[in-house]
Amino acid sequence: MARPAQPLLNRDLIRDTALAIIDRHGLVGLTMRRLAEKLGVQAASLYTHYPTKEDVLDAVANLLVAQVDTSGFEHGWREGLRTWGRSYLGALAAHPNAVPLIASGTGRRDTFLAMANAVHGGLTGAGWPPRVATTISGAVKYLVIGAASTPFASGFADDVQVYLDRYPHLTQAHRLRSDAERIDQESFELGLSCLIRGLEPGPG
Amino acid sequence: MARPAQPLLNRDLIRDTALAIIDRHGLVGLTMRRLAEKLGVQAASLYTHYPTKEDVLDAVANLLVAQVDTSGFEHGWREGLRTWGRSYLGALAAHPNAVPLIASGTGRRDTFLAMANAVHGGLTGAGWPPRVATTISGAVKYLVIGAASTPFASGFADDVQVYLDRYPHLTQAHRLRSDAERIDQESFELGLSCLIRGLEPGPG
DNA sequence: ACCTGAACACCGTTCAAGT
DNA sequence: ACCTGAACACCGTTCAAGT
Repeated sequence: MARPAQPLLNRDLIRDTALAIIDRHGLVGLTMRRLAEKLGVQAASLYTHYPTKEDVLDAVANLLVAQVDTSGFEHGWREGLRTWGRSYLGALAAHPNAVPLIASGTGRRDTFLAMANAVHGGLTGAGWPPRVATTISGAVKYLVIGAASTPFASGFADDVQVYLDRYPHLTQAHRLRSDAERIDQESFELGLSCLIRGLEPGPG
Repeated sequence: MARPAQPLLNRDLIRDTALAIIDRHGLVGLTMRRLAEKLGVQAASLYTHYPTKEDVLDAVANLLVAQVDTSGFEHGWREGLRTWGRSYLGALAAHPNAVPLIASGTGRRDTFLAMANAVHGGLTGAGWPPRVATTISGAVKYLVIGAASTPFASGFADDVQVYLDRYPHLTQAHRLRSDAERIDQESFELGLSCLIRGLEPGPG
């Protein structure tokens, strides 16, 4: 066909399809050939729209981070941190296979900077000195990235019996996979609430 | 040569060499062929000692986690959490390129379970109910993984001028790379100290 | 500008063959 | 048991060629 009358591809379509493949088959399951196949096209065609696979992955990472809500700072730094942290974790937890893209991200991507800028502005606007604002936002980010990266559910899953006798302390709490999601939630909320409480009474 | 009188390889040598390559060339820079080359051997030879590349990476992950110090719980849960968190982060920060191995680890690896078991035992031994102990150790783990995964230094590095005008709030705090290490340190310590303080007065 | 087909230099892994 | 050499099925990416 060579050049079609109507373009078959565009950047958003490629990015969204890439995310769908990552969700279904994992990060390793995403190859340029498979991505092209799903789009009914040859792998080489993708390079008309993205210079490298890395750029496709950057686009996916930006898509996820763009959904993060930083509007909570309008209601104060406590609500701002809570809203930001929860929506950030929510955006990542919705696509667990894509989390490594964000976790080891360089921070050079547009939406990352926009998010960092909004958070930093929210904290300094509430009166926190810039240096402290950076430290605070770092701590929340660590909780989010940590919670999204190693959800409790990912370990201790299948062959529980194997280590039940070797690691006696783990038997109680780690047995049920059904508890994992609640544990993840509780650990993150514990960290977040302790951090906010530890920052009282606020700046100044 | 076929079978040499003295074996050329063993599992520890392969694992240590793999880590050295990861340190120098990154996780993507580690290939079975390059690993073999550095060992003066053919790639196929590696499969006598490790069934897959994945198993080599597991061995590297276990090597790092094995260095984590959980002995602090002998001096109470506060000191235990501090020692554990700091040595865990220290072990990962010494090999930043290997962090994704631990961050997205399945938790199925021996040393991971041993570490989790020690921490859980330390917390329950101090009087924390098993369920709460799991939540607490999760929060500390999130801080460690988050801090190791996205050190502040990794972002905002080179082309600062590009976004200085677009993200005004970031100009103050993000300009200097020399500040990055201190920021990383402070954010982690802030999260850790807030958590421990938030858990006062302790169990019961 | 946009897509194809074929090629390039790589991968992880397998396996018969040698000692 | 331990290593080799060659092969297999894959990669990401390039590029001349077509419309």
